[in-house]
Amino acid sequence: MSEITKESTEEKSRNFIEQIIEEDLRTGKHGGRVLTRFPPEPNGYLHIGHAKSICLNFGVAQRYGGATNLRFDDTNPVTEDTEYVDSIKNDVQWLGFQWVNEFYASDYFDHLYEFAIKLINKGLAYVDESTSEQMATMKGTPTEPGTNSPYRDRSVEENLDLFVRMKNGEFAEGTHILRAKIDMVSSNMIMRDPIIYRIKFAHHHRTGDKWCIYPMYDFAHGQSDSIEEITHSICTLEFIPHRELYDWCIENLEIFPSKQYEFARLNLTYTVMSKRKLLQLVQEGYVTGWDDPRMPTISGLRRRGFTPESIREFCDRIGVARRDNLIDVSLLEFCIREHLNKVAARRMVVVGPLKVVITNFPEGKVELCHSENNPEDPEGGMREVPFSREIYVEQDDFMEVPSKKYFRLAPGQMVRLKSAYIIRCDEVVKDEEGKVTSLLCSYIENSKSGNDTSGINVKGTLHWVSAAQALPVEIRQHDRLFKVEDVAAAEGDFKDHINPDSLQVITGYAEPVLKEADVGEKFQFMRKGYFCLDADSTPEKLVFNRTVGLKDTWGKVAAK
RNA sequence: UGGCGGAUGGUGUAAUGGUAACACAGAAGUUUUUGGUACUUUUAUUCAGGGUUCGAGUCCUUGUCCGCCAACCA
Repeated sequence: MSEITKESTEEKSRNFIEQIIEEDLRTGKHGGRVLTRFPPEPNGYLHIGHAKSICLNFGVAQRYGGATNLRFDDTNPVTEDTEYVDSIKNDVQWLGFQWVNEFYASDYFDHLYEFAIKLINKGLAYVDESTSEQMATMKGTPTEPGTNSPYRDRSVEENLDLFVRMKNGEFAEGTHILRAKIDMVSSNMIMRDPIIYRIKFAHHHRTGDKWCIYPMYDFAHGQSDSIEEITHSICTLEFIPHRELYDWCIENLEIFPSKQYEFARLNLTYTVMSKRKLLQLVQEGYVTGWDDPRMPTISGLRRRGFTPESIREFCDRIGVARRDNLIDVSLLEFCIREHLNKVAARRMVVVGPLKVVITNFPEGKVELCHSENNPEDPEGGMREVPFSREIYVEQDDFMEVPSKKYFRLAPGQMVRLKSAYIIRCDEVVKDEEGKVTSLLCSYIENSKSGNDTSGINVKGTLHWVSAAQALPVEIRQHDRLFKVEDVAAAEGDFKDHINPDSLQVITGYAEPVLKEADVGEKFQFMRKGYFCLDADSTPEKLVFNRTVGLKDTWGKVAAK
């Protein structure tokens, strides 16, 4: 019985791509086949915007019993490199997706060359010897029509001869170009005799020096889709004007009719998403690399402590539509907190230490307390935490003159030490300058966590670490990279808006079990946030990245 | 002064001519050995004008605003 109810209550509305696919399935358009592709250019690292595309392309294929190709759009040898190919493959798999085929546009260079010959033979392409300046002039503007090139009416034979000689390396870069012969007065600028092949004496990361002519995006993408018999070629909105050319090529080449569909790319508050800008941040040293935890790259998010599950959930929640958007980064933060709350082990780490001496606790005695690893996970188990006469608590957890509703330590005030005893602050120790250096407290003997017979009720519970066993750790707290919400729309250069305080490095004290943490392992430092162990860690000094803080309602109350 | 997309709370996304909903963010509260979590409550929405219709966020029309397009980039 529950089967039907469950199905109908959990039914989610479909995005417009899914609606198109369902319609195609209903009409039997491709015999029920769904094949998508994820087509990055290997010239940079993947970012969260690509994650949206990956989740969409792989997601719809999975949902409708189809498959997805990974295809590297490597038609421009000067910007591309195998370093990027490797990182892209790694990131897609890390996100949890597996492609059926790994292809490269460069796999099709022979094929694409034949397509060009075919177009020439049909009188639909010609070799132009104009300079780029001349071509720009003849192109016209959005409001003025273009004019035909003087080379436009060459014979098929002459074009064939010239194109073969281009391929054979007889001409210098920039002297000859192959253009499609379409319409110089089209209202769509893309259709004004677009360049489809250019000369580049460049070493290609896969084809080496075999070619000195390379197809343009518009002459490679649709044809690659067609060769692979992609049924739904999903790309971002800025390619809308290219669709007319995409269809023109397929029609005139008389090849498999793949169709292009466009959705709005992801924009996130307080960051940038363009590869050009991200590259600048890396090259000019604003961040430490593509995997800097402040970067919106997949590798950066991974190092920061994000999980694939949280990123997939995020992509699911933001939806897919055709209007420009700027997603609030707090949604991403919500997704990672939601996941980590369920899976991250709790640990106690004091970030801004204040020494507390428990005056009635015997010197030299170490008592083991037991604390649950994760209250959200009944099978998470317990760990031992040493308690002794000298401990550290957070500086923020003491106020000499407490404000109302402050439930932490203050002269005469009592708090619970998490998983240990209730203590009372008896005396404040200060240096000559009046700065608080330590607290003298007493503990309530029969208040131990688990067997508290004291009958005392306290409102505050603090995390703490035993001074003698504490591990010094480095904590890297990352904040938003930019100071403004909408970086792309902000006045001036985007770098003017960089947040100078986006990284704060602090030394803290951790409870001893953290010595066994693995690189990448995620924890909740109680009352502080979620953290993961960074690869920069050494046995002498553990380094943790703060993924995201805990939701802090006290901070808001205190600020009032 | 061209063409093409688009416009629903603060931010996103639904509603496919028939009660404008869901999530995040915000506010208030309950529980709590994390001022976390969970739970409850709550604030706030159809760009504007005209038209079609019993009925319009949805269709038509006019306007406004936003985005994209003039790389030998993708």
